[in-house]
Amino acid sequence: MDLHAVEKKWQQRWQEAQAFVPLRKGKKVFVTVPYPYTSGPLHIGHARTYTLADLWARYQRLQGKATLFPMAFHISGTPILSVADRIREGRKETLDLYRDYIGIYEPDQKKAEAVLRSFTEPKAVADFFSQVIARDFQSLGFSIDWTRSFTTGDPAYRKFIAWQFLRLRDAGVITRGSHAVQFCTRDQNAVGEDDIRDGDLLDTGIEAFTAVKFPFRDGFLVAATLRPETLFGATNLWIRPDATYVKARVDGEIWYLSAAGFATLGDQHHTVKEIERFPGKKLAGSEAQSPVEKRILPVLPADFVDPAFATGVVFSVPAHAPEDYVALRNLGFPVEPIPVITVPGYGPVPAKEVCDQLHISSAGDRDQLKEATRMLYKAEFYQGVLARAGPFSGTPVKEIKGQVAAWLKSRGKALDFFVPKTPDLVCRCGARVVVKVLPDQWFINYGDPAWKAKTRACLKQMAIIPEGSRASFEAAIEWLHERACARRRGLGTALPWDEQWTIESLSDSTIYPAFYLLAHLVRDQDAEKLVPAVFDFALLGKGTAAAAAKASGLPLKLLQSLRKEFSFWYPVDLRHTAVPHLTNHLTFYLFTHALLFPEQHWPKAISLNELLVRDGHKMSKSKGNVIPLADVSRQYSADLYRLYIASGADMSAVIDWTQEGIETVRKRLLAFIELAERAGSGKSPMDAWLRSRFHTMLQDLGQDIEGFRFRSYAQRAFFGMMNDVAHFFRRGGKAIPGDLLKDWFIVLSPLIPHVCEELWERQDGKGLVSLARWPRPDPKAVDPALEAGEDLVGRTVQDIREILKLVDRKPGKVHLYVAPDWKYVMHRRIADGADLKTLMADPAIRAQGKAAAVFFERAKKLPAAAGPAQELAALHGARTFLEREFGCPIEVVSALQATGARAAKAEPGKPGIEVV
RNA sequence: GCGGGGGUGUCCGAGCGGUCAAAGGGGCUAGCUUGAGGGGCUAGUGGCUUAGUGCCUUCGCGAGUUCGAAUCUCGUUCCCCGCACCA
Repeated sequence: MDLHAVEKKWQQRWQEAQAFVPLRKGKKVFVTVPYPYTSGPLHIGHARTYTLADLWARYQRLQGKATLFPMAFHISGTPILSVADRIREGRKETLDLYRDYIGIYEPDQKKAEAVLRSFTEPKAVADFFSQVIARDFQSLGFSIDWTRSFTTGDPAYRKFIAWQFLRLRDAGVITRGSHAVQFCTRDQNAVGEDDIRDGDLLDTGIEAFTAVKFPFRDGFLVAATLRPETLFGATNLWIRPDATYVKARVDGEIWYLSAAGFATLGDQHHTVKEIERFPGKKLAGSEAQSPVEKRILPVLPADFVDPAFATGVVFSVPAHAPEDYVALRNLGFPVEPIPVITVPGYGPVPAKEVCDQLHISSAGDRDQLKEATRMLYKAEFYQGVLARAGPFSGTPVKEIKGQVAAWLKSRGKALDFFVPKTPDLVCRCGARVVVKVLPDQWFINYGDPAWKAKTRACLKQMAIIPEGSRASFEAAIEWLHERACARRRGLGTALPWDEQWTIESLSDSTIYPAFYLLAHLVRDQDAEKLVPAVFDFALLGKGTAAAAAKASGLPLKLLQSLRKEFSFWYPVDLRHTAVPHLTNHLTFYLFTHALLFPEQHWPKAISLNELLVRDGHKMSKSKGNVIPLADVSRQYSADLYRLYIASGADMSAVIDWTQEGIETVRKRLLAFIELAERAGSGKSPMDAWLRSRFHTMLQDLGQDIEGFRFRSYAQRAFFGMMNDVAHFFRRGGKAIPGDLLKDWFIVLSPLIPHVCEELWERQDGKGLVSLARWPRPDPKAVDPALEAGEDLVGRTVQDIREILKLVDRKPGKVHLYVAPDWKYVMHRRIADGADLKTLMADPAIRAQGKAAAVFFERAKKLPAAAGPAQELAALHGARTFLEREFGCPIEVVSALQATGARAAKAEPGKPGIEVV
């Protein structure tokens, strides 16, 4: 069978027949996968997700459910835009990269160059890649309904997103405020990890310090800290004597801080004006005041203060900071530590104890001091209770988190001061990256408690597969707070009430499965008519069709259809995707659904699969080990890929793509085709056995797929059944019964649909196997005794082999002794709980005397077995087979008709064996 | 640091209170197949023992719960992933 030709043939047939465009009839299943981003080609890792979803969708379809599995394309955001920018600028690495990408699909160099030139327009990039991705998906045989495709740049989609944001604002979750970001000084743009040089290796985070304003001279000495709760224990301030400090006007106040710290303030949304510069030693010896108490704090010199870090001013808490304690001691400055935290296992001045314990004598013991700080901070954080901390006294340290900072800020005594976790970051463009506080940003406030509660409720009613990921969702829901939802740059939808902002690309992709239900109907309409009233009616059922028609100018019938579509298909029954989407996209998905839709339209289930690696390594451009998706149909075959993906690893395990693995599966696939095509005719006693095996397997096979145990499904339905079929032929089976064969093809069609369609057609199956009905397990076909007999034969073969190995010679003849009836009786009664005494009441057993007592112990360990007559019959039936296997005569008798040690050893399910 | 998840035999990997010396592959070993093979088939692959058996040791490390633990609890250690304006 030519796999390529067969795959092409059936993909075309499916399309011609519109096989996967469902009708609104009967029970429905709506399954979605996040749409791909279209800045480049997809690789074989991406398709794992779509393959598993497709498998599931195909199974649902075989159950006779109206199954909708649509697909669209994501173009929002900055990457596509930057690609076009860089192509326009003629950057070599981008041109080379995209030339390669295009080359995957366009072998004609001239045409490829023309495509490349067109990429100066972002839309051309998006159009090209959405087309080729769609083609890739088709070549893998995904049962997608393509009639509903769209991109997130389509006018209708933008109307939908605008509506969504209006409703979010109505719900009161849109807020505005400032936001700290990494910022490129050249591009004047926020930059993410991807834009920063070595951003994947360095910590590109921003840390929010609390800058505390200590009244000082005519203004404030500003000290930054991560532990504002220790402020009540501050005894003095530290400055670096040899560094440069400034006096400056900041937001109308007078501040004193390091020159380096001052330089960052301008970016942090402060109005600044330098007044005077001077060396730090001019500050030493002066006095500041605690902002929370009347206490006077001397300003002292210290060389451990880094003037380039934060404000270059640190407040000193000798009772809890070993560094401060040691520095003060070394200075010989007479201050008493002021304890503010009580920690079990420590006295009043923990810092002193830790230092003594580690024998730290001078500030020179850097490592020791670090260790001491680490130990103490840990103990104080987890076990400490604030003892003397104004309104916070009595609160455990780990519970106060940002409370102290918030309290100080609200009183104007402190403010945020942002510090990059790694200093001196550089943008890919070469310019310096600074922390910038952007004012007037729009946020979605996922921190809203009522909203969180709703989202938790939404999660609670959902199935999460694997269930173990629920904890991650719960954590993500708790952790999520305000998220900036609009940017100044990028493709997408303008914020409807402030059009200079573009809605950020994860925020425009939360409830879009709903849009699949409208896309094909509104595509040809004037997008301007898609006013909010249309979506209010179609998606929320608000108002009437007539009112919406009037408000929009759209036909009444159209509005009715929209609502009908939505009502029929919503909610999403399954959203399947890869684990990395969990903490972002999927969590937003839950939040937004929980907020905008009534409970009946909340999502039903989410399933997650792990990623794919190649030969144990992540695929990446830099490693040059990426296999483009287009290679699957060219070099491997869609069904081979699907089989490998489904059977190679559990959904929640990383799957490793190896050439050897592929070859193994390829052999099995070809062997399957050969077996299935194996001509033959006639019946054999093995037919019933094979039928029984099939229906036994079938009994809970559907649950494997329902439960996303695709690996188990593939193992049983494909590999397991193949073994059975091989055994069937080995044991003298003539031909797989036709009806059984057809059922097998149906069962395997979600997994390897093309091959199954072809084989189905050759077996004169009616219509498409993809649209057939999943076979019902037939209890009448299941014959446990028959299977048990065959198991017995198998075990006996093993045992004979074992013995032959030990005796190490060619057998002249093998005798098989089936255990005497009384052993079967005892065995069964022991399984029912009978004890030896009761059993001995039976004369037939008592007659065996000691042998019965010995067997009693033994029988407890034996698995269930059929009766002696069945076992005798099974072995008799297998005689010619066994003789062929071992190349010698086999004799089967009941142990009753024999004597000797071997015959006496016979047990239920385990005949005695004598090799002569 | 915070949050989530893991450490299983030569390797990958299933198992998640008894049916576990532990599925399934890969590798390795042996036999068969011999219109050549690196292909196909069959068997073996912790130790000792044995005519198909039995025993011992083993599932990161240490302790515990239990008649019984790879599986549950606690501690410990190592590893992976996420931490936001990035799709």
